[in-house]
Amino acid sequence: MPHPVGFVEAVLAVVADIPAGRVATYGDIAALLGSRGARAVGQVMARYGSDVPWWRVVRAGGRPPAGHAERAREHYAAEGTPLHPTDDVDGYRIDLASARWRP
DNA sequence: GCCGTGACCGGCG
DNA sequence: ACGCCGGCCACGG
Repeated sequence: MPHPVGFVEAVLAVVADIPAGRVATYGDIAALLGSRGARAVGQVMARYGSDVPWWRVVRAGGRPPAGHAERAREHYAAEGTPLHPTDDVDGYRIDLASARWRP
């Protein structure tokens, strides 16, 4: 069974439910909606995600949303989201093992 | 209704 | 621990 209501609405609703200091992956969101379209979730976030806690949606590898590492980092610091320093361009990676949220 | 486009994912070399 | 490649899937033109 696909999404009962609008996909966009559903995605934003889930993101709004993620508690501060915790995160969910694009794939997690999709799965919660009975979809495998992680990219589709990315599309939604890119277009309509500005009004929700978008930084709480990360990639499966624990890396922040592409192109938003800087701004996301500030939120993580404020919320005490467990990070892990790296040498890549992002400079850090979210510790999914302890921060991943599951309803 | 087909086609290109991603704030993606997992497997494989 | 890479990077590449193919598969996904909803959206807008």
